Amino acid sequence: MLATYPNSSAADVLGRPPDYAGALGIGGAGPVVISPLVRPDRKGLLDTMLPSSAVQRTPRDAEIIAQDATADCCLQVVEGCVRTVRLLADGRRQVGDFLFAGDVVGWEAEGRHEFAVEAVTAVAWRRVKLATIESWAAHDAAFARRLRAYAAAQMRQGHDRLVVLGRKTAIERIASFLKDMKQRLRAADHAVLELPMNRCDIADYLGLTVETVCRGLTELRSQGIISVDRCRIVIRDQSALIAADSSPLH
Amino acid sequence: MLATYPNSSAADVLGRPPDYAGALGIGGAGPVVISPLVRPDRKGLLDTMLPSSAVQRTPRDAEIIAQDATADCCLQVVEGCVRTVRLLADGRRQVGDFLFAGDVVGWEAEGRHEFAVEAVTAVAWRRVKLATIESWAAHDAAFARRLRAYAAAQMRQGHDRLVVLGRKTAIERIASFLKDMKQRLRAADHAVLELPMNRCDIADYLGLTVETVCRGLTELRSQGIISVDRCRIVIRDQSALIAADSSPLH
DNA sequence: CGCTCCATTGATTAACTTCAACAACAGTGG
DNA sequence: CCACTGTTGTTGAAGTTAATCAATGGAGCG
Repeated sequence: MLATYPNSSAADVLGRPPDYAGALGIGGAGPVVISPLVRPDRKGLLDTMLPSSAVQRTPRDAEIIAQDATADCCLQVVEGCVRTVRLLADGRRQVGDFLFAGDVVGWEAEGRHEFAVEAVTAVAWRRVKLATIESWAAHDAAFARRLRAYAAAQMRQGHDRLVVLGRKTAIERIASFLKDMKQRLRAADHAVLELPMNRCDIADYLGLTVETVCRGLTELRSQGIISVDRCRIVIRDQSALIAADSSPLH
Repeated sequence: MLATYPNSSAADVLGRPPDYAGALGIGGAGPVVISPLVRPDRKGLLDTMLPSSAVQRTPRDAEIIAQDATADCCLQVVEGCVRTVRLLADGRRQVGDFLFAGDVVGWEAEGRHEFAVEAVTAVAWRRVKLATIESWAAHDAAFARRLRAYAAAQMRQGHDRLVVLGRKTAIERIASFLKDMKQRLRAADHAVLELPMNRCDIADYLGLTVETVCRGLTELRSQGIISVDRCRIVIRDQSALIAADSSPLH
């Protein structure tokens, strides 16, 4: 499989030039599988403000917004994956969310960004002033409506996370994570996940330790539910994965 | 202290008639301290739609919105305290949030309410159609702006919860809860909390068991940080409580 | 008064973390 | 090209936290 996008929605919506993948060093030469880091539910939130800011690039693991930085702007991910991170005084770390192309991060801040924003992969992004968002929302009813829908979707996702962190076991958290990432990475067709984040990020996202994440993946593998090869996860039994997630009463 | 409101903002903003406390059975005769269940940051969100729906009353512990109910409307709390609850198939329970007078709950739903809404105390509330909110937001820019601000505040609070559930110890969760409740119940002056919810609700809110919540409260009491008498918590050492919460790096 | 529900405490168990070691892999420089 | 090195992922053993199981006491209520 070549380094192309399974579908062109992100590029179309964002007006992204076709050479971005190469420019980011994500693609490169040779037959490399590229993760389709696109959120279908969130694409195009900021289409209308596209001309207002230039795309910037940040290498892997670099900080884009510092924790507790003054919040006068937020950012939209154009390509790649970012994480939001809060660090406690004693070094404990919580990953708030992983965000992909099309996602907007930090727009809900007031005063300060309570979470840092860091690049998981090499990332292309554009800066958006909070005042600009407010202004657009005030003058463009359609944009305001999309922003509301986006906020509501993020809140629903946050509520799901509360259940995962508050009440699920390690295995269930990991199964839940894989299920969610499968959806967010649009791996519906082949069920092969190229996870952009490492075990440490996953652990801090799920409120676990690296070791527990490893053991959980091993357990799921030994049950024949997934295959694991570093960042490449193959979901071999989707229904068993869903069962392992222990979903809410329906 | 008589059964009066420490300040009149809720009644003023919501246009609530003066006899509500009595009608709800919350006040009653005698020198009872009434918890001022008002969120200063959230009051008045739905002022403008006040005339559109009548206030309804629900007794303690009754369900107002069922889990997975079709989401055509949400509700605003007029008086009392409600909780959002998600039940897993095996009986595990997660309390999403506690909401007080002025708060709007369920507006972020799409399709179905993924959390049930239940009365913690006797509650007065009014039903609001989601379509009405959308319509108001579309036609009233000021309301839309308040709704955005409200959503952003809820999201920030949700992010804080992620850290609490993902990375904090039992004691820290409990200290964090008390600190938060002190703020939300407006107990700043006397530092006496009349918690409307029982230990089970607190446990399911914090991702702990009832026993662990009890032991945590006992521990904080034995350190002289609080006094505990059933639902009445007195914060004796605010700074020690904050220290026990282990706040983020600043 | 007796009942139920809730809060609390004690004893034991289970789950996850911590500590430790090692293997696999990527990057670097000779 | 290959040795060297640092990082990341994985596994094992021991330790800790919180859950589970169990029992008691007290408040509220019919």
